[in-house]
Amino acid sequence: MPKARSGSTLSDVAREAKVSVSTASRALNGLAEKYRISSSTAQLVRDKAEKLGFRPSQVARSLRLKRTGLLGIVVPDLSNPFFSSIAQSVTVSAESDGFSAILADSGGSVEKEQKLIEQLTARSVEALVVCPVGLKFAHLESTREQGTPLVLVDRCKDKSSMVQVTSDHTTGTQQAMQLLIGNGHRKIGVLQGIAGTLPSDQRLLGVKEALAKVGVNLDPALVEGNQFTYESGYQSARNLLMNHPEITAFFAMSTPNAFGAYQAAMELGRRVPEDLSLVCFDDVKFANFMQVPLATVAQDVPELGRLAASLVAEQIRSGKAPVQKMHKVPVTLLTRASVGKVSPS
Amino acid sequence: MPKARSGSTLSDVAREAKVSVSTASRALNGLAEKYRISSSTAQLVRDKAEKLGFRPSQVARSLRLKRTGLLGIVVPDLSNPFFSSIAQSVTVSAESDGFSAILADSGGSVEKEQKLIEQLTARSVEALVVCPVGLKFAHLESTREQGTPLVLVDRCKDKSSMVQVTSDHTTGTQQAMQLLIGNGHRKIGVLQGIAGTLPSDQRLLGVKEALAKVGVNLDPALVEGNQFTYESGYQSARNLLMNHPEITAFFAMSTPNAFGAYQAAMELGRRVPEDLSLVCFDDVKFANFMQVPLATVAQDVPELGRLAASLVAEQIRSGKAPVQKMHKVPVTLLTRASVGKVSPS
DNA sequence: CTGAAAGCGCTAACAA
DNA sequence: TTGTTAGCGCTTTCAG
Repeated sequence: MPKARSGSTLSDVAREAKVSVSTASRALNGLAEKYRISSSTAQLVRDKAEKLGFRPSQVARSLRLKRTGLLGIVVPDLSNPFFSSIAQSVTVSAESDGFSAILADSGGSVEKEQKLIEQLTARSVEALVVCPVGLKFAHLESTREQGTPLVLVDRCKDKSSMVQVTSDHTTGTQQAMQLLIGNGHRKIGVLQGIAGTLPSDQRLLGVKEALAKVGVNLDPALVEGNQFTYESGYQSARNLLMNHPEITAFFAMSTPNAFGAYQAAMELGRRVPEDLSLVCFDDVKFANFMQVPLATVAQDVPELGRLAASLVAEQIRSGKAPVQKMHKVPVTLLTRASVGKVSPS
Repeated sequence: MPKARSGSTLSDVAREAKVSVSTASRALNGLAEKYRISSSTAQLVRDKAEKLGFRPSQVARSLRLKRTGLLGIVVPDLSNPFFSSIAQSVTVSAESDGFSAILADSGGSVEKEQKLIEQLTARSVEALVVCPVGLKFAHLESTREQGTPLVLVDRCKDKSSMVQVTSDHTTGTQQAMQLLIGNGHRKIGVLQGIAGTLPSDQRLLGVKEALAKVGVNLDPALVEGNQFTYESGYQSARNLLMNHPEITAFFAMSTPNAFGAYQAAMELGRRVPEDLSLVCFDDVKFANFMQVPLATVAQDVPELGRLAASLVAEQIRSGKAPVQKMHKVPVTLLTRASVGKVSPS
C-alpha cells in the first residue's frame, strides 16, 4: 500500500484514476449526478483521492472562486476576558457558517488597528468584525466603503451608517443607578472608562438621566477616571473618597474599575456595603468571587459576538448591509451584596 | 484624481505604468536594484500602484510562493483566561514575525480538535500551535509527521517526540506543598483537574514527592475531582470535608477549583485561613480578589505562548524541529493570606 | 534594463 | 458522460 503523500494534488488523483481533472473535481465536489458521471468512476475517483490523502488546496480554490471563507476579527486586548469572550463566540459562530477566523490584537492602538485591518483585507478576508479602539473610525468607514462587510462591536460610533452591535449601556446604567437611588444614595461617585468612547459616554448619560429623575444634577466633580482598568478605578476612587468623603456609593464602569475601588475603599477604612455601596457595569464573570459579591449590570457578551457574526454572514450572503444599523443587546441587573441602604449620617 | 479602485491588480498597475507585469512586480518588491531597473520607471510604478490603491493579493502570492504566512492556533476554550492569554501571546508574537493567526476553539472535544486541525492544514497554515484537549494525541502526531510544524502547549504528552511547552508543574506544586507543610499541615486534600492529562498528573506527582520528603504517604482517599472547573472543586471539596474533617488544607489544581473549595468551606463553616488553608495552581489573574487573597503557584502564561510561537517560527525558518523537545517554563509561588499555620487540634 | 511566458492548484465554460 | 482549455493574480526563470 503506497504511502499517502501529504502534497497530492487534484491532477495526481485524476491521473491515478485515469480521468481528467475536471471529472475528478466534479466527482469530489458532489457534482457527480449533476454532470451524470457514472457512479463507478465517481467512486473510483473518491477511492484514489482517499488513497493519496488528497486535500484540496484552499489557497488555489480561493484564488479561483474569489472566496476565502476567511473572517477577520480585531480586538484591543485578547487577554481581557470581555474581548476574548467576544472572539470566542464570533469564532465559533463563524465556524458553524463554514468560515475560519483570523484573529488580531490591536493592543489598544489605532495605528496598529489600521495596519491590521489592511493586512487582513490583503488576505482577502470576506468580512471583518472589529472591536475598535474607539477613538477614530475613518479607516473603518473607508474599508467598509471599499466593499468589505464590517461590523463594529462594543465601541461604536454614534451616528454612523456602519453596522454596529453593542450593549444597551444607557438602560443598564439606569437600572444600576435606580438600585443605588432606591437605597437612598444621592452622592454617587462615577468611575469612568475611556471618555469619548460610546460605552463610557452612554453609561455616563445613563447616570445623568437616572439622577435627573429624582431631581439631582450630576456633579462633574464626582466623575473621575479615564481607563477601564484596575489602576484607573483605584486611583479615581481614592481621590474621590479623599476629596469627597460624603460619597456613599460608586458606579464603576468596569469590573476592574470596581476591583480598584474596592481596594481603595479598604485602604481608607470604608467597608462595603456598610459604609460604601458599589455597582459596576460588568465585563467579566468573576465579580461573584469578590470579598463581597459585586452588584453588576451583566452584559450578554456571547450574544454580542454571535450577533456580529450572524450580521457579517448575512452581509456576505446577500451582498448588502442590513437595514438596521445599530443593534443594542439587552443587559441584566444582578443585585448582589455590595449594595446597601445609605447609612444614617 | 481618479478614484482608487479596491480591486486593482498587478497588471492594472503595469498597464497604467506602461511596463510589463514582471517589471511592475520587481519594482514593487524592492528588487529594482537587483534587476537594475531605472529608478525613474521604478518610481513610476510605485506611483501608479499608490494611485490605484494596489494591494497585492496574498492569496495569489501564497499559491505561487507556497507560503501563506498563516499560523493555526487551537485551544479548548477561548473564554478561559488561561487559553485566551496564550492565544494572545501567540498571536502577537506571530504578528511580529510576519504571520497571521487563524484561531480555532475545540470546545474541549477531541473530535472537533481533529476536524479543526484538518481544516487548518487544508488552508495551508505553515505551522500549528495546539493546546490539546489532552487525552488523545494520534492525530497530532500524524499531522506533524505529514510535515506541518506543530507545537503543543500546556497539555503535553509525556514521552513523545513532539515539541512541547508547559509549566514546571511538579516543581511548582512542590513549592506550594512545602508552604503548607512548613505551616504544619499534613492532612492535605487534593482537588484534581482532569486526571490523565499531564498538568494534572505532574501536579499530583509533585504532591506525592513533597509529602514523601517529610515521610508522609499521600492518602488516595484525599484526592478528588476530575475537572479544572468550579463545580468540580466545589463538589470534591465538599465531599472531602464531610468525609475527612481532619483535613487542614487543600491543594487545588486550578483557580476555579479553589473558588469552588472556598465556597464549600464557607458553607460548612470552615474559615480560610483559620480553619482551612488553601493554595492553588493558578491559571487566571483574579486570585488576588478573592475574599481572602489566594496563595498561588503562578504560571507565566504569556511566556508559554511566546515560546511556542518562537519555536514554530524557528521550525518554519529552519525546516526542522528543534533539538530540545520538552520545554518547561518556570513558575512562581505567591504566598498570600489563604495559608495559615495549622490550628492546634 | 525589460518583457514573454510558464505555472502554482483549482473550477467552470465550452466542446464533444 | 467526459475532456480541453482558459484563467484567477502573482513570481520567476529564461530570453533578449
